[in-house]
Amino acid sequence: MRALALVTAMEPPKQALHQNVLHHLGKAIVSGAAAPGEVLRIDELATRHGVSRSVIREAVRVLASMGLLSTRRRVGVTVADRASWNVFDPLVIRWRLDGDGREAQLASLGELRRGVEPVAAALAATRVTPEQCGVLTGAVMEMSVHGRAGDLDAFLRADLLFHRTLLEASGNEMIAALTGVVSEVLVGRTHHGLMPPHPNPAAIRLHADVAQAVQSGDPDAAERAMREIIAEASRAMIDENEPKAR
Amino acid sequence: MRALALVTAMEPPKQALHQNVLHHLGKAIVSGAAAPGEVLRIDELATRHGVSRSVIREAVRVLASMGLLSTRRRVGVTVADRASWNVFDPLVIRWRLDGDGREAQLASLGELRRGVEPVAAALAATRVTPEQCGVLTGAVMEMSVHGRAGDLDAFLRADLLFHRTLLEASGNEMIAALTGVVSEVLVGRTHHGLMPPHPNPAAIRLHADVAQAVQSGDPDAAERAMREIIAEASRAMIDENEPKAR
DNA sequence: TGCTTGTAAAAGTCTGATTAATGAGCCACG
DNA sequence: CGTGGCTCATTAATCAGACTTTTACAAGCA
Repeated sequence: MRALALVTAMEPPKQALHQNVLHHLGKAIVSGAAAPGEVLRIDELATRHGVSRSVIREAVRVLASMGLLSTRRRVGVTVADRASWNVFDPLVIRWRLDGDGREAQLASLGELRRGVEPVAAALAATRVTPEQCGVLTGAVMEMSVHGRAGDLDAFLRADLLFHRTLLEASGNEMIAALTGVVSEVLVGRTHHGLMPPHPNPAAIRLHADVAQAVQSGDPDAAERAMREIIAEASRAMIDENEPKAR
Repeated sequence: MRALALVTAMEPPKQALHQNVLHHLGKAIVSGAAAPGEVLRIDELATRHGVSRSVIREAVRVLASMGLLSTRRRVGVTVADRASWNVFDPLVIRWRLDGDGREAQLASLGELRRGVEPVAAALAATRVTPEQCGVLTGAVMEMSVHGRAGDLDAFLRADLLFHRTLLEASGNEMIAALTGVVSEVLVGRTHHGLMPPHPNPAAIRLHADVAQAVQSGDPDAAERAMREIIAEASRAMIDENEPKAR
């Protein structure tokens, strides 16, 4: 019995029956497999997933709080349409990054980042701690070293550290909460081969400029340099897509 | 009986026993009344709130998905610390705006807005629909009329419409999802007496500039003008706080 | 001291019963 | 023919209690 369990239970429901249902339903809705307006019944879901109503109800409650669906007596649970989704919910973002919506989601995140990071840089210039300054300059050095060596993985790690630290240094929790979002964009860019084999030295210099401006408490310069970073990045991506058009 | 019900039932728990518990716990955590690290037990909460465990469990699950608390077997539910909160969750935002955190929350939102709205303006310049253009220019006219007349309420309504439309016109759902956030900032500013009795005509002209730039498809100009709007607003608030210092 | 084992506490899950809201159909009345 | 109200069936919401599973903690053992 025990031995059998060990054999069969490759990936047993260790502690999360609830999670399975949640992710299953969440992905189904976000991917569009469950069309907006479609109605489901709790009991039906329970039998379909082979779990009790409690589990379904809890998952449904969570999804409802994310705006993915709504429940009404005598009707059932109704899949909500995109307009009411909490598109900032980490789970929703993850589900979208998983499925077909990946490209669209990364585009949204990128545009958002373009607005947030310059402000983060400006705020950081007035609120950064000495420790964070150290991390920032250290990250820039790492970027420089690994960029020259063409070690894109290590470069990415340093890049992530730089941006995460900067967002945290902004002293604004909402901006800091976008760390995961920005990371996704940076990771996605590298893993999609949208980076040149050797990062643009100018880009690294711009990171150094940001660190410098932040350290010397110059919000305007920090904001400007950060805007340059993002402009350069999008330019690099375009060049990558259209190698030498025109 | 029916008459009695009509008398006593001013605002009875119409459909939301769950909501009561959710809001109660949510506010308690967000306000700090329940300190991070504090552990509660489901059964205890059930008796304390006079509801069944199902209700508590569902509320707890939702709060856990917001990062406000976590549950562990044999331990109980633990209040999480701010770092893991989903600060973009609408409920979390609302709870913070309700309680003591109101000022801090508005400050965070304002800084975020400063980053997002210029980008929204730039994006809108390339994606706006003719209808939205009409709404934008209409809103600007309303602002002008009511601003001159000193009708701050009507002015606010037009201002809200302008910004909401612009965010939607950005064509980015994440940015559009920040409509509520931006509205809160604008409403909060007016309701806190941080507006001069007659809105600055220059501010209104800047709104017109944005609308104009968006309509003519000039992202840079739109972005610049929007940045000006926000700069002017924060300047006005400072002047308001320090009437004519120096 | 360090490892194993046992125990109990608490969340997790299941089930069945009951309550209450409400959409839809039906009927009477105009 | 339409309009308002009534009934009724359906479905979520809630409750209550039993059982299962994980795991912190401690007692016991080497």
